[in-house]
This record gives sequence, structure tokens and C-alpha cells, in this order.
Amino acid sequence: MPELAEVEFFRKQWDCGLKQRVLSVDLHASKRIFRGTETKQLQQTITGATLLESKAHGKQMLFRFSKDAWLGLHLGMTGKLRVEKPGFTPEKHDHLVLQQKKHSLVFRDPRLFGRVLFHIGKDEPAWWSKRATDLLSKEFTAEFLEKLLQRHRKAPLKAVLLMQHRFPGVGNWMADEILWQTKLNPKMAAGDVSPTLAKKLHKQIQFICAEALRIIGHDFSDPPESWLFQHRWRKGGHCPRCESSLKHATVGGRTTCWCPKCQPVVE
DNA sequence: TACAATGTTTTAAG
DNA sequence: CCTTAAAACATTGT
Repeated sequence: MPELAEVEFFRKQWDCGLKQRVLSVDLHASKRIFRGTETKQLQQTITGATLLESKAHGKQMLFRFSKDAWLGLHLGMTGKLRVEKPGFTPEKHDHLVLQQKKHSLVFRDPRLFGRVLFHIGKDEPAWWSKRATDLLSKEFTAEFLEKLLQRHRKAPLKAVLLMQHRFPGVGNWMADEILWQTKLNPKMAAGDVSPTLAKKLHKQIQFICAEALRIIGHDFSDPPESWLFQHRWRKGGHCPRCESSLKHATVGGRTTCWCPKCQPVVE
């Protein structure tokens, strides 16, 4: 479920725990989300540490604690962060719970595609430092985008938009929304996007990221009816722009929705 | 029952 | 080493 804006929304859920000590940590150590992570060390170090700060980048989150402890969280497909009353007893899919005096900070992930990373050190962990260029930063220019498209010129445009190294935070619905708003066919080769269209694509990427953060990131409200988002999963869904029947197919390994009239196949 | 779900990671081939 | 494609991962819901 979570993409750029949903991740930002979930990150903020734990804000009420900032500047508060963690009294104890409940976790399901054998679960897949902890693969490659020292759960004993995590548990021992976070216990007694104070939550100082959190950030999100793309779909990745970083929580900084005292004791030079850093916790990385990825929500996968079904992960969620929420807050419960202090002393909360974790349920079946609540695989990580930080117990504080005033709240329990809960990470739930039924499908276990998420991930928990842990690091101790003065500096940010390596897996956080090597982030991709933020889509709303000054560095993400139309020219930068054109180079990315050329680098992956043979791949379907939709598949390129899903690459987290290139477009951090863009997931299945955002990629479809970006393509629909730019009127580009998901299956077209990335290298076939003209410089003029690349500029338009760049503008729509930044617009959709900013709007999603403003709307969903704020309180998890839905984007407007004028977006494809509202229609893509409806039975017999129609394009909110031209009323054509929406099409569905697997592109770039994911179910993709587009309007055959607004986003025609390019020759 | 079988399949799909707002996502990576691994494996393999070119 | 780079790019691309497809299967695998675990669980729930239709």
C-alpha cells in the first residue's frame, strides 16, 4: 500500500513518541522483516534509548535514537505504523512495538514484505546515506530525467518509473497516475520519450508528488475524483477525462491501468 | 479454488 | 559491471 505520501503519513504517526524514552521493545524475531538484522542488539540498544528524530525518503524511513542507535523501516506492501495506548499487547501481525510511558509505537505488517534495519554509530548508516535524488529537489531537473530515460531506453516507461534507485517513492498507483496525467502509454520504451514530453513528464512527476504529500501525507485523504487514482480499481472504471473504458494489463511486472484513448500506443 | 494485492530481492540471460 | 525480465517471498480477501 504505501508509496511516497503514505510513507510520510505513517512516519508522522510516531511523532507523539519523540523525546520519549523507550521502556521496552516487543518483536517477533523470526519474522522475515528482520532478515539480516541483529534483533538482540536492536532490542537491547533501543530499550532505554530516547526517540530523537525521524525522516522519510521515498519509501524508506529512518528513526534516530540516543545511544547512537538508528532504526530503518520499510513498509513493504502491507506495512503500517500506528500508536496504541501504553502497555499495548502486540497482536498477530504487530511484529515490532516500542513501549513508551505514554504510548506504544506499533509496526504491523501482515504480508511481511517490509523490512527493519538497525545500526549503531555516530553517523547515519550507509544504507541511508546512499539515497537517490529526491524527486522534489533542485537536482531533479528535466535534463536529469532525460538522462535517466536514456539510460533505461529499452525498458517500458512504467517499469522505469517503478525503479526506486531512480524514482524514490513512486509505486504502482503513482506511476499509473503520472503516465495518465502526462498522456504517455505505460508500455512505450523510455527512450522514445521526446525532450518536449520529458519536460512535461518532469512537471507532472513533481506535481503529483507534491499533491500526494499535501493530500495523503497530511491526513490520508483521497486525491480528487479528477485523478485516475479514484477510478483505476473500480469495476468497469472509466477515464475521468474522456470517459473511455480503462484498460488493465501487466507492465513492468505490475498490474497497470491506463486510458487507451488518452494514452495511445506510439508507433 | 485460483488469483490478485499501492513491493523488493534474487536469479538469470543478454 | 550494466540492463532487463521473471519468479519468489507470505498473507488475506474476492
